[in-house]
Amino acid sequence: MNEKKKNIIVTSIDLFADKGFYSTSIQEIADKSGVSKGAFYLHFHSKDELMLEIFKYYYNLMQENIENVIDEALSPKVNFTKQVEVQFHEILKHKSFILTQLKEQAFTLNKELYDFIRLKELETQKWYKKNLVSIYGGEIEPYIIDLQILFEGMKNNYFQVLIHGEVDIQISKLASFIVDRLDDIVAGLLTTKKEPMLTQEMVFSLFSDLTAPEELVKKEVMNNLLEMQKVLNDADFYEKTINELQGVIDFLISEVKKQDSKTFVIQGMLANFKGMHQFDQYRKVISEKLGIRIL
Amino acid sequence: MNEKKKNIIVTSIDLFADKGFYSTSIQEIADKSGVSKGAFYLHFHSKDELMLEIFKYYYNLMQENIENVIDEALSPKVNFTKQVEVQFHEILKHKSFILTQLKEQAFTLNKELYDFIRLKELETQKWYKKNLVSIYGGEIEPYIIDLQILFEGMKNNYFQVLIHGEVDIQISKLASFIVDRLDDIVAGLLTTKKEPMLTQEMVFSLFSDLTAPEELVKKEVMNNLLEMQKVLNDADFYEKTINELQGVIDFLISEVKKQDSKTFVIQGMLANFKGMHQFDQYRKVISEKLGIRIL
Amino acid sequence: MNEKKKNIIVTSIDLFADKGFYSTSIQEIADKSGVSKGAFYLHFHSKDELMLEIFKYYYNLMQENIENVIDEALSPKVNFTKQVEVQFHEILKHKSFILTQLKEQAFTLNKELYDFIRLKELETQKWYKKNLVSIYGGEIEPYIIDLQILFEGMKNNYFQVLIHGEVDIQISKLASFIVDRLDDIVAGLLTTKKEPMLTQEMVFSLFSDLTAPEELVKKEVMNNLLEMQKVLNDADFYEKTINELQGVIDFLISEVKKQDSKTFVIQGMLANFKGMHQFDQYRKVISEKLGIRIL
Amino acid sequence: MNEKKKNIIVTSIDLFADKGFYSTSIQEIADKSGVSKGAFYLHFHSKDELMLEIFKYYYNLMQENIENVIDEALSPKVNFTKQVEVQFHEILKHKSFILTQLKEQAFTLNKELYDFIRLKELETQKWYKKNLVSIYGGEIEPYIIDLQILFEGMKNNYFQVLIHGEVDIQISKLASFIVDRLDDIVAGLLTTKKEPMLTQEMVFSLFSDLTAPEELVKKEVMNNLLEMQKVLNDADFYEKTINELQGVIDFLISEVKKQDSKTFVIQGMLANFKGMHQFDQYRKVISEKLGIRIL
DNA sequence: CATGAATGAGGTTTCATTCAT
DNA sequence: TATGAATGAAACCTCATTCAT
Repeated sequence: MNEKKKNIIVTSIDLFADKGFYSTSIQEIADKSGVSKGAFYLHFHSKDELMLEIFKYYYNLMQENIENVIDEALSPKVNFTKQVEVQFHEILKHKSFILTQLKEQAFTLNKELYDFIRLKELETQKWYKKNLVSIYGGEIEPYIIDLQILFEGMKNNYFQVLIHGEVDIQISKLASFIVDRLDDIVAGLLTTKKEPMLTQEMVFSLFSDLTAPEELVKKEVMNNLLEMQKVLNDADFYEKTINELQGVIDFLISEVKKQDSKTFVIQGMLANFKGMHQFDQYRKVISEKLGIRIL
Repeated sequence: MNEKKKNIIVTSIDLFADKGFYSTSIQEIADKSGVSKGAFYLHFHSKDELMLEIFKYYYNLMQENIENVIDEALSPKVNFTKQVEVQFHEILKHKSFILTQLKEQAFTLNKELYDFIRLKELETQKWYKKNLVSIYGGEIEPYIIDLQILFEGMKNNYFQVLIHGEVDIQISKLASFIVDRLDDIVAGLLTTKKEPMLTQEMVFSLFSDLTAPEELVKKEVMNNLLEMQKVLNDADFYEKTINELQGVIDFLISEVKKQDSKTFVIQGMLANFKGMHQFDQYRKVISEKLGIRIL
Repeated sequence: MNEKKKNIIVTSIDLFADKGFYSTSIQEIADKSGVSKGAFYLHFHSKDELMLEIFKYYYNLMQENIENVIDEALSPKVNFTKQVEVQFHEILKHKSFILTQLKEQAFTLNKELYDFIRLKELETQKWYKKNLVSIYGGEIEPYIIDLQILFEGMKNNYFQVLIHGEVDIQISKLASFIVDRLDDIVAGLLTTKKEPMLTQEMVFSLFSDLTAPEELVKKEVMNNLLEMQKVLNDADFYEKTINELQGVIDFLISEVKKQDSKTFVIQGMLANFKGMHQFDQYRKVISEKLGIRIL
Repeated sequence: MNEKKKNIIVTSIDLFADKGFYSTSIQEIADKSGVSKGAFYLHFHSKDELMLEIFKYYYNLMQENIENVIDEALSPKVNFTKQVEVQFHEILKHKSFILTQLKEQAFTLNKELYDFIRLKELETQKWYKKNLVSIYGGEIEPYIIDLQILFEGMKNNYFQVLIHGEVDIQISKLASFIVDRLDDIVAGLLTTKKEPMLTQEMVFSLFSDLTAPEELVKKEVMNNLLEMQKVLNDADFYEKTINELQGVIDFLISEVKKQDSKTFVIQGMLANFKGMHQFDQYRKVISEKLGIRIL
């Protein structure tokens, strides 16, 4: 992303956290970002769009960092704990971005942002499911939603403390502390066999109103493809290879554009980039978004 | 409180929850409350003050309901659970008052509101301490802050679900469910004897900047006394009694006004209302606020 | 005049002088006058009308006091000086009513007030003419307007000082001091025989636009007649006399109402009240207003 | 000054004169000035500030014109008369700026404006003193305050006539007419040797509450220095000279900023600009403000 | 690409005036 | 006659957004 745009995003995160979305003026954002008010509008069409971009930026950053920390050699629980720890660190680094706070405020903004957040919540659910099952085994499946809610609640509340207060908490310990609490809870649940509060079915219905979540996914995949396009242009391949890959990308783009694009087609076409490290990242990201395997 | 004023408060809670504080105009509030814009300002001096009043109203209501549900005959845990359940019910009843959302937004507002919330947080801490110790015994004292954070996190996150979603949760079960999770956590903590994340000392420093919390307490006590005054005026006592009690109230008011009012003086004077059930509530509330015993 | 009404007038004079017409709210006026906002409107139809009434009240008061101080036995100059002194005293007594200030502000108000002030200016001119001629003789007639402007300027500027400042001026001396300055000026003018700046003709044209000043005069005379009516009702005459005088008043009223009422008719009819001291004041006032002799 | 800003000032002077400060809305000012409401606030932070700027603008203009008319070759009285004449002309030119009206209304406005006017009154006093003494000699010193009040009163009252009325006065004659009246008064005073009404000591006490008038003076001097800075930037000097003068300005600025800046230091440093006509005006103005000689 | 002056809709708040009681 | 709650027009001011330069 454009360096200046990133700068505006990072600066406005601070400002929004400090004074709230409505109490922060574009003028202030521009001033503190070292750009003119006019320039701001070169990067964002509106204040609302800035908000959307902030979320995109933030979620991507989080996701990236969380994934980077995974070490397949280690146990699921250790990995999960490390990922939680990263989240705490990340929060502290930006300190300012009070996820939960902004999320609530954001809900009153435009629909696009609303849907984006919902989408991310869906992804987060998958992430929890994957992790929780691999840590605690399949028998906790019925409790997955409750565990997620309980865990996120505990985690977010510590976030709040970290953000507001000047308390001196050792984050490395904090992450494992709350994961241990999750252990406690899982132990309790499996022992007592109480019925869950929320089932996956109940929750999915919450997202049913999410109009065409695929549309949003597609939009993002499209962006990934366009970035691949750029990478290809800058890459130092044989002309023949370039032409070939160009064809692949074009095909992918047209496939994604289709009303009823087939994931297995995309899955296959992406395999064409195997062995070209420049595209590894994209293959991974796209695969995850579409829920397909990397061939 | 004035019926119309209450109506405005209730209506604006809905609106703020729907569209946020800044996106809701006074005009809308007035329209939906069935009063004119001018009438709004008869009840509130500003939009900010409305916000403050909303919080006061909400916290008072909560507190009242929570206290009413206590049944000394039952176990501490059952009482605690019932109180949590009441909170869930209350949340659902107003549905609209999204605790966290408003709380966070409020931080960008004026200092008076900020301080009010801080004060209530302090009171909440005491409430947790009292309950947790009586449920789990003195040995969990070191973990009290952590338990509060963990529990509130879990609880709030279920709040969110309740508020946003159309999920069909049985609240009566929910309360005991999350209290059971607290059981799990306590069990885990007491078993592993892990060191706490946050101690009471660390947290108290967070409130040290709270300028003269006593001032706020005094203000509230003063209001209680004024209400007692009214009750006295309406009460059906012998004239002699009235005059006597009038003197007591006058004395109390002047004592509270003093720079260095002595709590034991107030404690003693309040005893004068013993046996007059009309004032029981006030004696209790004031005693709690000032941290004194009811004689 | 109604006691309460007078009270409102006096109070609002203070307030207007303090904070200006627009910065003083009806609420303040009502509060400080010890009446309700509603009651205010029982006495005045609008804030503007209050202003008008203030002027009427003030000018009448001034005029009355000024006239009361006249002692025919003394020289014209001494009488003039005494009248000026009374004005200073009056100003200081109300301190608040800053004639010039309010006059200017008033010009932006409604036409009725504007015309009223113009009318009073006309009367003031006559007053100056009468006094100046009797003090300095007919030869200063050409300078009368200039002398009035010069003198009022000097006088008003000392008013300002008296009002604003905490200066310790002996008013008794001040009046004669500025009249002495008038002496100086007259002496200078008569010596140098410089041509006047403004003539009476030039100035009269200024008032030509004053739409039907007679209308205003008539209105006031009508009020005087109505007051006479009241006096008659309360008077302790023989019934026959009462009936007779009633007829006179009715006749006068209908005459005044006429488009082209003849002053000599009024002059004659007023003579019917000769010897009845209760009506002396009215005969005088009306005669002056219409510029007729008292028979 | 910015052309557009000046335009707003001039336009609003008219409007305020017409309808008064409070009855003129920003919308009207904007409309008549040919700018948008928003643009108004680019130039002025508030309506009050506009008022302040109007006064500054007007007083500066007056002062400048008054000073420009001075011809050292002529007698003090002739110069004084010419200056008075300029004031009349200026009044007529703006016609609209009704000195007294605005002055009085202003007193209900904010403190900054109030102080500004007081400061200017102080300066005006000095101006009268200087002129009167040089015209009439030292022996009138005891009467200076009285003479000022008397003269301003006469002058202002003719202002009123000029502003309101459509009277056809020859201003050139008017100025010498009222100065002649001053002659009359002085002659009278010196002959009768009456004691003065007001002494300078009595009056100075009126300004004692004026908090740190030097602060205001300093602020103005600082503005002058900043303007000199600009002039220097645009001037066509040798680089060496520029650097030197830059140093002088910097030094002056830091000296003025000091709590106890010494006037003689400023006096000396200003001499550095001798012979550079671009700065003559500034040297003069600053010297007058600080009451120092031009070396 | 970059600027910042300009716009004007829309927000909060005040207050003269009315009117049911 | 007296009250004061209620009204709503109109004021001041802010700020997201545009656009000529």
